[in-house]
Amino acid sequence: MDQNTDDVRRKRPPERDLDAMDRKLLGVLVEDATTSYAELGERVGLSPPAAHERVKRLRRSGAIRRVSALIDPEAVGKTLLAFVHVDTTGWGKTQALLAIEECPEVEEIHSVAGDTCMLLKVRTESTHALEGLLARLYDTPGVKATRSYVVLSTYLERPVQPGTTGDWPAVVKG
Amino acid sequence: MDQNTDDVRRKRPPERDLDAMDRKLLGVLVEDATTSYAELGERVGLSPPAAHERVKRLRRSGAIRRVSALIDPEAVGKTLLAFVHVDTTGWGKTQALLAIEECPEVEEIHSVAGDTCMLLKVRTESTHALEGLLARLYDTPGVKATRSYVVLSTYLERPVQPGTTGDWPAVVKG
DNA sequence: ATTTTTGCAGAATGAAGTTCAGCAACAAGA
DNA sequence: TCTTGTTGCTGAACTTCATTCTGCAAAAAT
Repeated sequence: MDQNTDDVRRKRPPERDLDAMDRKLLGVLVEDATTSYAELGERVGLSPPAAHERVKRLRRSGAIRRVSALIDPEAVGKTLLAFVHVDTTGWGKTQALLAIEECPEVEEIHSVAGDTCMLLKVRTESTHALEGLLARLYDTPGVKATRSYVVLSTYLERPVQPGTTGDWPAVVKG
Repeated sequence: MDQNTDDVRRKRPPERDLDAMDRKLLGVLVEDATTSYAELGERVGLSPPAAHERVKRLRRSGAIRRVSALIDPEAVGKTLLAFVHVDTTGWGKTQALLAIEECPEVEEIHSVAGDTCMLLKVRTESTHALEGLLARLYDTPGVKATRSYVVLSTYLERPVQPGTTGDWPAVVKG
């Protein structure tokens, strides 16, 4: 048999939990995904083919979503970053979502708990362009109100890291 | 001569504005940075070495900040995502910043204009861990108040794209 | 204890990345 | 206008890396 006999696999089959070595590999690849398997293996204490095998598994399992070139927003003219809180009516929410997804300047859409409904991360080339986006938002049925937070400067911006952050002190068990 | 005779180079020397071909290359590399130069060239209409040359320039100029493996937060146990607004006193701000940067669960720190001072993007393994982080924040001198928006679900999450979004209609010139 | 599976090392193959030499288009200057 | 220098490209060469395969050893299951 080559595959699982029972093909009841979830969307992202964990296939096994990540061990310490997987995390080390991820750590290196997050920093620089162009690292050769030779160096990769050397860094974590594995032979090149072994490293290759594990990375392949990490890709298959979905732990590595994609390998991407991270580009400088300034270099492509996206000088303005803003977070936009959106309040939607009853549940024109789904409708609004579909419309917002079409906007190329929207990088992230989250549904949040708190005094607002949705949270957008948005990049534009200018304040004018942001105004344009907001205008489009207000024209979207289901959108009740928005509140924008324009970023003055970014102090930290790091990708998702592997490695556990640990639990807070005193966890009380039932 | 091999290098520039005048070594007066800025941090990120634009070295020339990006043309349409550069943007196309970036577009491909953002989607999949493992694309071979052969295919890369084919996609944009260039020979492999030419594509290589341009990509090398994009890296040197800083337009490509890094090539990174994007990892699934769920896969490494970071199941909770939250945005935290932080209000700081007078200007204990700098002090607070330094402390916050040390927290590994903080992915982004922005200084924003609006009814709050700083905006944090935070990933933790649990609500407990978030509570722990907030506790640490409150213990930080200079931190006056925080407001958290816990993400219920993420609908869109895309990396920085090249390509211009255009200007909003009617730009009134002086 | 035996069988099966899993993961790794080492060597071989194939396919990239990378460099080089030569050429064409363009810009600056005489 | 002709010259000179620069820039960016192609095609071929060379080198390095990715990838596959065989065999082995340790762990898991029976």
